[in-house]
Amino acid sequence: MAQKPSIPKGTRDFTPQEVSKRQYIINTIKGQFELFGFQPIETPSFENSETLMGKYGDEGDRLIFKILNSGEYLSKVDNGIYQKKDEVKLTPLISEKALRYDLTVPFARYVVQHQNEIDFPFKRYQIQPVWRADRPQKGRFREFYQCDADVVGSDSLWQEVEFIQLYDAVFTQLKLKGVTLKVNNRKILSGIAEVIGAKDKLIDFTVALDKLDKIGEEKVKEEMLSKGISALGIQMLEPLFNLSGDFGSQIRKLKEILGKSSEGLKGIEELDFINNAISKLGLQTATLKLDVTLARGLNYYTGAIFEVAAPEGVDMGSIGGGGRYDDLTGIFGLNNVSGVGISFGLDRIYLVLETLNLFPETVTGATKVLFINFGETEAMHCLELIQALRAENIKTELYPDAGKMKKQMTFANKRNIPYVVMVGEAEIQSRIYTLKNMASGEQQQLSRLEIIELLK
RNA sequence: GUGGUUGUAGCUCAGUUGGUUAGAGCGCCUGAUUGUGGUUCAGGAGGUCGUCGGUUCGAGACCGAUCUUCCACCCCA
Repeated sequence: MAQKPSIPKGTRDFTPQEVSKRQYIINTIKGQFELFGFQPIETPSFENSETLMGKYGDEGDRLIFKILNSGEYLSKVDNGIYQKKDEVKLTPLISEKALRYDLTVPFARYVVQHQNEIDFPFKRYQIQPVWRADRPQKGRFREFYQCDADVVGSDSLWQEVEFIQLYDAVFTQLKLKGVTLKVNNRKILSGIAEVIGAKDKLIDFTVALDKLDKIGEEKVKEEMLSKGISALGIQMLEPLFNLSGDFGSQIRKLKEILGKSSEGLKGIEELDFINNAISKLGLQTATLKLDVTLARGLNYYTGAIFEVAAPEGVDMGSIGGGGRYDDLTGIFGLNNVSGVGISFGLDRIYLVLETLNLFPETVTGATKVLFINFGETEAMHCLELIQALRAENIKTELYPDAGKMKKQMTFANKRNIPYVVMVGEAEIQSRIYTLKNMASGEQQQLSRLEIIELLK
């Protein structure tokens, strides 16, 4: 019995046109990655569960796709646990593998595992799909691509500076003008938390603060209160909510708020360094902006935090993000290796380029000329010609069946193939072929060399 | 995981308070045109109305479950 085919929620098929457009974005990003000296790696689509679990917080664990063990996976399970239906205890017993949730943690694992072969500082890029058991909505899928570039083994702030340039270079080349590169520093957030006496509630504090532009000052204060941050502390944040002015003046105001927090001041210093460098170097189309509310949920960031916002007027979440994580490899037993990296959200960039109509028309590598098939002898002759055209790098096809001419022409038309060549008895005799321009309808009689010249 | 929303032809969508044989546009196929597509004209095919169950004399429409779409939370690219 035939069943209606379907694909799982949050996944997609891609048509040839869509693949071409995606390749266009990927090739642009890849080209810039390599221009900046990054080398590609790939890691498996699934990892051992313990590699991933606990790295993204409780929320993250919930969103990791677990892979059921093979075979008699229930035989090892203790009856008590099974009957209590305790997922937290049961899951590790029946699932030992999980789908990759992002590219950063697998990369950390890779670095630790290959530490003796790697020449540090190691700059790697990675473009692969990741999976999240999330509820899909606009720009959110359960399978999507991340395009990551990271450097490990260097504390230098020049890396941060280069990543900002890299973002600028990619979006400039994609003709996506007006993206905002938001930066912040975890040390500043941590310093503020310290100053207001909420050092132990750093995560709750940052998650709430992160929502400022979305839910507003009052709601943020409410959330902080409900998470146990003191009213007095929240009052001290007042200047933070009204932070304005350019990068430099915001930094001066932050300095006042942070006062004696040495960690916070360190963060200020780092941001100041980055801003000075970028001011001198300049950006092509992007704008660098300090955003103290920028927190990003991932708890492994320790220094700089980046997020890329689509140009104003495009309703899309962030199209990229990243930051510095001083001790990511520590969880896998390799200490004192600092890393910093950024990520491009391919699927969201696609949606933004589509919305703004920024894909070049030439993005599809479609066939340029179709040879009409009149029969066995003619087809043989065509293939000899086609060989010659392909040798000149002209994308050429022979219609495989000697069907009706109308059908073959319709096919060329629907595929948007700009030229067709007709080779019948007369053409074979004279070795002068009929080339038709499908857009204008014009036809000319040309020799093999003339055709090559025209189409090359 | 919570709350809401959507599903009718290949696509975009109509379909009245429940009532005969479920429609349109576009697309598709055939012919006018056996060596000429895109325009025009004539004709044609295509539906278990997401799925399963219920209410009813009668369900595309009402009820329940489930899947799916999109949206808001949570979180995030």
